[in-house]
Amino acid sequence: MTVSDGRSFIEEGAPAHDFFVVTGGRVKLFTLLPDGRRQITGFAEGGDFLGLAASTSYAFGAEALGSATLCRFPHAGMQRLTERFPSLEHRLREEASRELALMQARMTLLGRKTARERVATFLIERCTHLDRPDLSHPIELDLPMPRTDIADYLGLTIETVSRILSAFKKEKLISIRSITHITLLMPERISTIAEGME
Amino acid sequence: MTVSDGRSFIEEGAPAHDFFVVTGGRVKLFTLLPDGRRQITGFAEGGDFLGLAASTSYAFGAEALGSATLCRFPHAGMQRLTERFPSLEHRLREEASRELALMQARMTLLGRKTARERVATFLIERCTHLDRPDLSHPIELDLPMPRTDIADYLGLTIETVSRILSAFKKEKLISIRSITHITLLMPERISTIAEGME
DNA sequence: TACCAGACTTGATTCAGGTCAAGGTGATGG
DNA sequence: CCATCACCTTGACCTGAATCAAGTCTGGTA
Repeated sequence: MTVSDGRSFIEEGAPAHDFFVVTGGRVKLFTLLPDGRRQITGFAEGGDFLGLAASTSYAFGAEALGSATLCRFPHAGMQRLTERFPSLEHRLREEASRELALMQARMTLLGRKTARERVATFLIERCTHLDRPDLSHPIELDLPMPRTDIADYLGLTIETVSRILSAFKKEKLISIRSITHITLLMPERISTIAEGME
Repeated sequence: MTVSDGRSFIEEGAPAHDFFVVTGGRVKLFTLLPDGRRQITGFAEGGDFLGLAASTSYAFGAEALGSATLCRFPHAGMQRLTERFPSLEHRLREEASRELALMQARMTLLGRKTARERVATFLIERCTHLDRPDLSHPIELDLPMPRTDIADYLGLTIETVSRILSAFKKEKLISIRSITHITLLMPERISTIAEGME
């Protein structure tokens, strides 16, 4: 199943019939307030699971970032699978708990970190998605999402995200080759900022 | 296992050997930043599970609110149980996913709601813990946690929480009989505020 | 009954981040 | 090669919530 160009494929609150695995590309998950305010609750990429909740309706909307490919598993089929392979159930729980731990960190970010700390955390978080993250050397990052998405993920406005990236650049903590291509010049310094230890 | 009076029984980052079920009283879960800023990521009460993550260390600290009783299950023992009763694993996943959905809503609260909306959401959330929540009539609530905890849960300061509760009182949306005992006079109105629809 | 300590409320002031308003930039197509 | 559009950056100003600073209330104790 292929979803192109920012197309939405899960509608928040819609009856949840399926379970998804992202097989390629990236996806953003979000919730909306009635007046349009948006919180991006996570980004998912190859190998990530969506819609783990066996509940009746989706707690979030989902949309491709660029274009993405997914596998869709109807809940009913899933159930048959887990009955045949009980270890799958364990795997799913692990996945859910891993996500749970990530969310706790994100709640701390949203509830207690300053804008500077949030952006620093975001950059470091992106590093951990790389093959072998090594904070002791400069790291090249590719940010596939527009500023709007970064802002909605961090609970900030695009202006603030932009300003803070500019500030980091001025402080020689990062260099911005292009909008999507950023190099962390002092990853450890940024990591320190991210933890609120300036 | 009994934990008294605000005693801490899970240390954030400590090796995770056990899994807990709250059997009585209440418990708060939180994460800390190095400088002491605290985010309460949830409250748990009778029947709730803690430490679902089968990971190696706890992603949060936990502390009794008042005094609480818990059942402690070593991970090893749990594994033996789930092998004998595969449906338990399913139950645990469900629990984790339910929590996941709650956390998405909380992220939206922390990232995108105003202080007024947060406090309103908190009050409504407390209602849903009651036996039969019915928003069409006044509802008496007991808030067992101090203002500090409410503030750290909502990503606000105690002063702001206090001010907003006072404002709600002045607007005749609630009445405050005592610090812990609040009556929602117009629950539906408060629910509207909670959703950001003023 | 009066005292005390801890928790809460209220008020004055400050400031981080939001809002509003121009520009800038770079990819696409004519 | 230039126009266009979408996205990003920058600046000026404003405001919601934080901070700082007194009070006030409550329940426990002597």
